[in-house]
Amino acid sequence: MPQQTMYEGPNGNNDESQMKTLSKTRRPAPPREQQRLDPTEREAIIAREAVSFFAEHGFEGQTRELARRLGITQPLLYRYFPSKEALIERVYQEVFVGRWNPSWEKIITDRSVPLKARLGRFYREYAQVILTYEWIRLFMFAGLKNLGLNARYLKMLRERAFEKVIEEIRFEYGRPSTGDLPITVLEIEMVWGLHAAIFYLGVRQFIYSMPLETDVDSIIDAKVATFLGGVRTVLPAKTSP
Amino acid sequence: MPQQTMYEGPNGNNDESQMKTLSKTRRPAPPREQQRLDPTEREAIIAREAVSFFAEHGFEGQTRELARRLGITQPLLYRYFPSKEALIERVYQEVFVGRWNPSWEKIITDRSVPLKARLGRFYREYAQVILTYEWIRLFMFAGLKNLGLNARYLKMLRERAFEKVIEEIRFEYGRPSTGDLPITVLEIEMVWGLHAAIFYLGVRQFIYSMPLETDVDSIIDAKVATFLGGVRTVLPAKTSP
DNA sequence: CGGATAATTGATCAAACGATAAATAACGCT
DNA sequence: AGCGTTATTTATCGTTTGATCAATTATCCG
Repeated sequence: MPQQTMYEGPNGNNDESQMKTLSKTRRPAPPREQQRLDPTEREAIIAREAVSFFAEHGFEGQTRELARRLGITQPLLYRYFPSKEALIERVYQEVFVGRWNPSWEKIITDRSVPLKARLGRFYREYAQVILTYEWIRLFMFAGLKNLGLNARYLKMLRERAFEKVIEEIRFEYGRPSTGDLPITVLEIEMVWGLHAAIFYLGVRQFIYSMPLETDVDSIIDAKVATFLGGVRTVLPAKTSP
Repeated sequence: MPQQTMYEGPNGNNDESQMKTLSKTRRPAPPREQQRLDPTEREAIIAREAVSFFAEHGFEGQTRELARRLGITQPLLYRYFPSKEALIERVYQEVFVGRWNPSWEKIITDRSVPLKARLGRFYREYAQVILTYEWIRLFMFAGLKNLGLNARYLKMLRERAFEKVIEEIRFEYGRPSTGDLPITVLEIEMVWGLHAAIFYLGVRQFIYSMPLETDVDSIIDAKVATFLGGVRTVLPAKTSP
């Protein structure tokens, strides 16, 4: 006797008219989804869907609706994550830690490439990661909830990227290293300004739902150029004659 | 037979052992707050506190806690607002409509004042309004919830401020009016960039909880100067010889 | 095939939450 | 002082929501 469920799955899989091709043909990639999954795979699927789900509904989104989207029952979530909060923590890891690319730091400091090209490439690649529906909204939800997450992330961003950018600009213009002359408030504020411009593109798209009229890369190139020009004019005077 | 309730009141008032000192001493000017208020006054108090409350907790904040902060009971809220959603709507009005200053439009277009001074003054005053805990967070909460509110507000901002700014810049540099030559994507994008820089100051403070190291006005002045310089270099060429 | 393991489900709990209705009491008016 | 109006409270309803536990069944292994 078939089980009765109240809802129609997203693919209408309850329909039994489709052929049963479950017959353990040891195919390497069966296109039909299994009913029982390997725990590590199930966990990954839940985590991936949770990213999408919480990005859409915020962290107040209900576990039952997440389960429905996954095609599983709600208690199953608690087999893989001890609490909703633990699942959210996993989402943070997935997005804010997992999507950071360590090679970005090399791009910035690779002096065999002209500075403007380096910055352009870094900010374009960085923008490609954070200018997504999931990244932008989750970052904002996390900020409004306010655990230290955002400040912590931005502290890392400052150390791994912003300070390196400033060091490279100093070098390019023959100024003292940031090791000798500390980074000024003005310098870091200009980097914030560039960051703000990029980040705000994501806010407009994914939080205000206002489609952009231009492609992101050209905006970034323009901003980087303006930034380089601007930072040069306000740099503190040389200390060495 | 007395009814049994399952919970203990916040003050443990079920305990009858405390003295009854409630004996109606008719003092003329009691410093303690009134128990009954005029409906219009009560409504204003609720609305004001709701602004603060929802800015802090988001729109999922509970009506019971709001009532507790107001020193009233939760059902009383429903005497003044038919639903929680109506109360939230009132919060929108209070903040995003009520705090807009119509004279800003005059500041921008007053050609008896130098352009740079006009823009500096407008953006400083505007920043003073939106760079508050309540404004920034409510705007972000509203965006993430996404009714059309943010897009609608920004459409107004564009019409009443951004387009006027561009018109004044066109005039300053002897370019054709925006009535004759439509605003270019590049121009509006540069205004967005300035707006982003200011808005992001609020995000850093009130969403990421990162205190600013500089005063806002000096940042704004610098941004306005950079903006004016930048927009001049990228303006489309004159169409009249 | 047949039993063991464990992934998954069904049932349900307790607290939280928006909302409603009736009871209470503060204030104004005569 | 007495009375009517109504601001405010008390009690409670119906759902929702995170979480728990025992029952179920798909899958693996010999």
